[in-house]
Amino acid sequence: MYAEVLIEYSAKAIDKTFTYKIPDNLKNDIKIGIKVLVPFGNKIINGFVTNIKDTYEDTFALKEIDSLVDKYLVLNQELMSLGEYLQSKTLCTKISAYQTMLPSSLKVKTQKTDYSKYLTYIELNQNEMDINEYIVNNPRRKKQIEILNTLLKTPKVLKNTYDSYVTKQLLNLNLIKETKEQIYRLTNQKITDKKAVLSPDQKKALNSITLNEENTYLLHGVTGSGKTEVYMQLIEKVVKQNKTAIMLVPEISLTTQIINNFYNRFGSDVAIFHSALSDGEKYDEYLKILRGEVHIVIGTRSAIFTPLQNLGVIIIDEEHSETYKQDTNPRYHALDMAAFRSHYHKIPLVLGSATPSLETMARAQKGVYKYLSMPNRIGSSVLPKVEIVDMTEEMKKRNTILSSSLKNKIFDRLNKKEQIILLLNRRGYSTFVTCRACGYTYKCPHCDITLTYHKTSNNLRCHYCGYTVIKNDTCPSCHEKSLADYGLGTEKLEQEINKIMPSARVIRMDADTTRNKGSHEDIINRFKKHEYDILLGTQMISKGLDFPLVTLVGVINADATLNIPDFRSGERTFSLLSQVAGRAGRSKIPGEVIIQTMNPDNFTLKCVSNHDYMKFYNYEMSNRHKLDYPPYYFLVSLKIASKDYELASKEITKVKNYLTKNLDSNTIILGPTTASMFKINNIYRFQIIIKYKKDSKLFLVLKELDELYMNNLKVNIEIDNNPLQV
DNA sequence: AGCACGCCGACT
DNA sequence: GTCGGCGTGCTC
Repeated sequence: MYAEVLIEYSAKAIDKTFTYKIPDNLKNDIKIGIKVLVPFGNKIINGFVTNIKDTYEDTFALKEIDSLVDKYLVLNQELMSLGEYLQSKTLCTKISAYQTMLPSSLKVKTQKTDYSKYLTYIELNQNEMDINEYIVNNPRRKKQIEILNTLLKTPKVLKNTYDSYVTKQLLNLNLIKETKEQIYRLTNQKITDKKAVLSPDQKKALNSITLNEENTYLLHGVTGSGKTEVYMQLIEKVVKQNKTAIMLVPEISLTTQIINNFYNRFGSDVAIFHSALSDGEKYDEYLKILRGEVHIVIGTRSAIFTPLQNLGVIIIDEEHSETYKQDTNPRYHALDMAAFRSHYHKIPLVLGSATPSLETMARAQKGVYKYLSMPNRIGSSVLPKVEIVDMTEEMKKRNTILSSSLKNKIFDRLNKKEQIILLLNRRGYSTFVTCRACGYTYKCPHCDITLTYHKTSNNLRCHYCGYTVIKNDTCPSCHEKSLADYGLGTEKLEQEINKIMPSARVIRMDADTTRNKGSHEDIINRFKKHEYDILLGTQMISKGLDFPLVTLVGVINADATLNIPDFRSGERTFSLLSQVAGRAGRSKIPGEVIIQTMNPDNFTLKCVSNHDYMKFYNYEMSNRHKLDYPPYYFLVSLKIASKDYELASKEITKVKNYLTKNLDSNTIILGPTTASMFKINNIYRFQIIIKYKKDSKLFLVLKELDELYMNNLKVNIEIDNNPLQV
């Protein structure tokens, strides 16, 4: 028996199978899809079995497989083919595709480890008569007798209940023996069977989803429309058929409320799976799933690879979330993987969102996905009133951070003992230049994205197409000398609030204050208990939180996201602001939202203020159509990276020529330009963007290019299919 | 990825 | 004469 093995070095030069002999003692355990240890060169390395065969033709002197890493870690047939699909989609190495699919804690360890956790029990090792005789003969060994008497009554007791010195003596005398039982690190209990009564919208959505049929549904429900309850009842139906369910959520730490709801309803039938679990927890949860002990898996992106058998439904909550795309290699999108599994099992895939991605909505509009809508909040709560404040006017009144309107409303809520959320969005790595007088921002005439300011050369550049203008002293629109790059941090905002309203209790949530494990939840819990009046933070405060006392949400600087040089910045802004606006007025008291901006006429912001997704969608779609962006075109980003500037620049030109020669004439090739993060760690990166509708040659050509640079140590090629940022 | 082998420059 | 630079090629 022979096994074809991939070696766990993720290098393209070595991404092929090596054949090993299977030793007799492993014959029964070695399966396709299992992790093994093999001698490779002069080392023992982790490997992965992709095929098993009876004969081997070549005369090559084969080595033997050393051992198994873990006999439970096996990818089944479905997941093996999913791995192939993953590889073909992302052009990653074969081994990294399979590595991605198995729990990461078990990667590249050279010694075998048992990840299981055990409880140790003691039980009697001799018959009752002998034990009693021992007790009678040794009346002074009080501690020993106590244990033995207990064990005469109950068959086994936890070993660590007693002094280890005493148990050791008993063990040495062979009077008792140890037994081990595996336990899981995470457990949870069912609390209630009670289902919420569904609203007519919810009922209609739930009943529209057909089980045991391959379909993709878009569940478009406004914030507070009760999507979670629909998910739960859908999963309940699936579980009743004895089938299983995967539900993906964007980030576990931001979704503790959802998880708890599921725990309460389904108890130990739920496993959770995400990167914040410890290695041991992850192993346990994986084992529960593999052994078929749970029907429901809730997790982040990587949970789409969990080995649930007999899948009945896949749900992707907040489907627009960018966390579903992995931003390191392999750059896969969980939605693609979910589509594969839904097709494999012929089951529904449900995508839920208040602000669906344009790609998803476009498919729903075309009828590729089935469209389900929940346009109303449940119960008596209504969507908050949104007001846009023109900061160019406020600047004249020297209100640079907080507008008078927002200030007044904050004071008002503080008096009423209600709570406030302030969003300061500082995401974005590039500096953009904006006019403090009129709000003008430099944009590329060809790509409609914000130009990036390069201080050294004092010019503004488009990193899609390379368009460049010199930065003037005066604003090209209003001719005032008020051009400035915008910048304000959470700390500064906190200081400002402390100055203006010293009695307000403010808690800040950003990358700095949530660095420690659990601090995120801690902040949320303390705010929820009303230990604080104002929660101030970056976009991490926008998701899935339910604070009944919050009646005011302020967006300090809507322009920050709006001006990130990316064609999706409008979509991101709409989604983020709609989400954060959705935090206001979730109970009986209606909520209010203030959006501060230098561009009060911005169409996206207007759509946010009217809660009008469809208007935004249509507007943004026409933009995308005009400029050949997704969903009208697919994108591929191709980067060449090298420490040698000249070499990188030369190679990217070669790549461009190669693409022009070999791709379909309808395919658009943009660039080369410098990549948005041009120089990192002294590595220079150039970029080409490919826009295509249908190009049967594209992936072959990309694969050829990839292989061309396979053994090149000086130049690296990075290919990102459907990049989120370009 | 890691390591050996191999072919040319400055030194105990 | 040797030590070591990193280019090339191989690993079942």
